[in-house]
Amino acid sequence: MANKMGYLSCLDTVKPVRDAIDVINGKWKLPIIISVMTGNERFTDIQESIPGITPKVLAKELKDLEQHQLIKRVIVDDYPVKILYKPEPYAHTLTPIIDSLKHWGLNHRKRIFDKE
Amino acid sequence: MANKMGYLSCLDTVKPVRDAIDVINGKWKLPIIISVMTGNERFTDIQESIPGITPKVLAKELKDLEQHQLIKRVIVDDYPVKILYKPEPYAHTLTPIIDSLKHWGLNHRKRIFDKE
DNA sequence: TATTTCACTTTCCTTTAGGAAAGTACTATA
DNA sequence: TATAGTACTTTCCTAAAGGAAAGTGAAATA
Repeated sequence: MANKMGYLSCLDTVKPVRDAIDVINGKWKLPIIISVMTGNERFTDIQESIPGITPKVLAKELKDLEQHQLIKRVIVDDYPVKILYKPEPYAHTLTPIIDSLKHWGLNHRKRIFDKE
Repeated sequence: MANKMGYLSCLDTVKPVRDAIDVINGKWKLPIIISVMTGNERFTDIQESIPGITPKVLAKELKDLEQHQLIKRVIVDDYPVKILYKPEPYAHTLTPIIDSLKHWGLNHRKRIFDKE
């Protein structure tokens, strides 16, 4: 009694992929990380660099990303006080994911254009 | 008058990444593709290979994936009729994305374990 | 003094995702 | 005849995501 399983196990891949998806889920997390890694540091700059994002969503997602230690919120005590968002080193480990998605997205758009 | 933009443009990356995310969004699409690419072909096999998925969600996601031509639904006219889900060649173009997510997820789990 | 900028928050609302449980129509097997 | 398997669908529900619009408080600028 061991093998009543009629299917092929794929948990070795499914589990870590789901762990990753759980961190970067939703429409906005990767765009925000991309914007911050590009060098946008101010709230309004990030907001303007990502078409369609609202301040409410941006504020919420920035908090999530901070908790996952992908970005940090820096308070600069000049007058006036400035708030800067900077990528943590850990954010850069997402580069291969971003690159593969970018590459696939570019190709996908080409594919759809070509057939229609 | 051209440059009133105080932020850095990152649309070159953000747009294709969002195109990709729009196709593989949600918790379940990549797990299902992984299961089908692993060789699971029957509805119940796919369902059992992905812990937590319900038949309702699986049915809906399979339809979405078919529309994007990532899998195909094959009706085999034996008695009884069998229904098989097979990966389309296009599904294999997702491999770099899956690999990068898997790798990142594995590392992420290690990172969390190590610090706690 | 009035307006603008910055970094948000608040309120209200709609949509989408997802889960639990049961049902269904067909066929196969004991 | 009774049970089990296959591939779903249906109903009901909650939670989370997301959008639109306005507001806020402090400080800078005109």
